[in-house]
Amino acid sequence: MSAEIISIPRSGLHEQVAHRLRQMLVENRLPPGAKLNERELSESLHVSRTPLREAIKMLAAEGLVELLPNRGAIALALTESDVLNTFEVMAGLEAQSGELAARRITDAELLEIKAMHYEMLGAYTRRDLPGYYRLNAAIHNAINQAAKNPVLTATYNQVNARLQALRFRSNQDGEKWKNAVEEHELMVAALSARDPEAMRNVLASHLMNKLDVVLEQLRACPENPSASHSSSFIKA
Amino acid sequence: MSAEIISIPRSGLHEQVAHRLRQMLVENRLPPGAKLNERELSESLHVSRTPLREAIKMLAAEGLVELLPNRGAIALALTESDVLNTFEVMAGLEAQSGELAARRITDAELLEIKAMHYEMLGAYTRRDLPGYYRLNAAIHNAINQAAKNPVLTATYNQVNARLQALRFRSNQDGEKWKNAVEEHELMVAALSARDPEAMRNVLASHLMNKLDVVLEQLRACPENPSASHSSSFIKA
DNA sequence: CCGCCATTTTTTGCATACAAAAGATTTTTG
DNA sequence: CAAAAATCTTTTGTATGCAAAAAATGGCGG
Repeated sequence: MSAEIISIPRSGLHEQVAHRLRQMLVENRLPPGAKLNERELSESLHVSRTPLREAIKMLAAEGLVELLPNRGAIALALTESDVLNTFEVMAGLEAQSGELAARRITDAELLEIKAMHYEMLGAYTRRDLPGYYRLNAAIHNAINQAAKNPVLTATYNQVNARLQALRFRSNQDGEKWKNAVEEHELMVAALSARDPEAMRNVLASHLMNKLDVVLEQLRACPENPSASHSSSFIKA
Repeated sequence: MSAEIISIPRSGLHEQVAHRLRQMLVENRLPPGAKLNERELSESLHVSRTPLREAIKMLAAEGLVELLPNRGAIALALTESDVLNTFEVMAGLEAQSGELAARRITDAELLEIKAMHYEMLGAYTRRDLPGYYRLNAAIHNAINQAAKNPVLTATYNQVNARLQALRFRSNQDGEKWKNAVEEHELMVAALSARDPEAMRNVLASHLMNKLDVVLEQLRACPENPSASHSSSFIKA
């Protein structure tokens, strides 16, 4: 038989569109603050406006776009304080994820994480940034899986999605990178020891260091004149 | 000037519809597992199917309804394990919220919370359940506000919304209720002392006790034959 | 009498059409 | 010439219509 050329005949058209829009947001093809023109998008994606609008509404509920009344939607533009608050929440979610993982991880899961950890060390040694990021994400995903709480995983992913556009091109400098790798060492140690408190602390500080890196980059290249819309991006 | 009679001429029609659907879900007018018939709903809400469908897509992204391909949407039906996982996440979010509130609360905010706390004690003494719940929710909201993190608040609210349908008629028995009130005393004390660690612990255990109450009720009246769709309700 | 298959009916999904609002452009006026 | 007003254009919001898929109904055979 022929290989599955077309990924998965995804159920709803609106879901496919939402997926492609998320990709465009992550890859900065829809840069922060950009207007989502319905006619343009529906033409470029070859769908009518109806499923496109449904997809946009989903992204709005996910916090990836902002809905302006009678003015359509714009791509999420995080202010510095938004980034700070989001990282704070991410730190809490990762900390809980790590704590639960330390309690619930199986030996098999732990071995797999160790394997990926060593692979990641290899990528680091080669300064293979894409490979490093891929493995890094895989490890964090595995920790989430080990926590055995799908609701936590989903919440984590949803909040994390808002930051993806930022981290996309966050090539850290040597010092911070080294630091991150060392924190990963601590993570594996805490997991092996099944020490929930240690995992919580490691992951929380790990996230806060990532915040440092991102904030530095944000300030370095202020491509994001985000002062546009003042307060927070979500209806609290 | 006249009082604002009509709340807010809410921008989009889809938002109004989403709001009304959320209400119907919380009040169990759309019981768990119920099918959301588009024609029926659009007639009863006096809107066309287009904004209704957009609203449904938003609720799906919020995790309040499940979208079945080519079969429309059904109201969220939490399995017991879903409830457990959701409460675990809520506990983490409340704990973080409390910890941050203990660090950041102002004297004015603290006073207001104390005032509401005493009002709540009054409602408890009268066994005024509706009043108690109203004040309870107001206090938890105030703690969230004191944490000064709108992203955390929004995340909290979104996850909490999934549990609202359950707690709607959760009149606890005397013992558990007394316990909850005592925990609230501890909360106020921890807040007054600006003790983040104490707040974290109090709120985490407070949530877990709530879980107990809800699980008891779930098992008592298994109106929810939720074995319908097996696994978790959200795409992890 | 029960189960299975064909047909009808209903319902969802998508596209198009129309109305209203926002934005751009031109015209008018001080 | 500049500012404001009016018109035109573009874009969003909503309703309707049509096609495909699922559910319901009815008929047939075991």
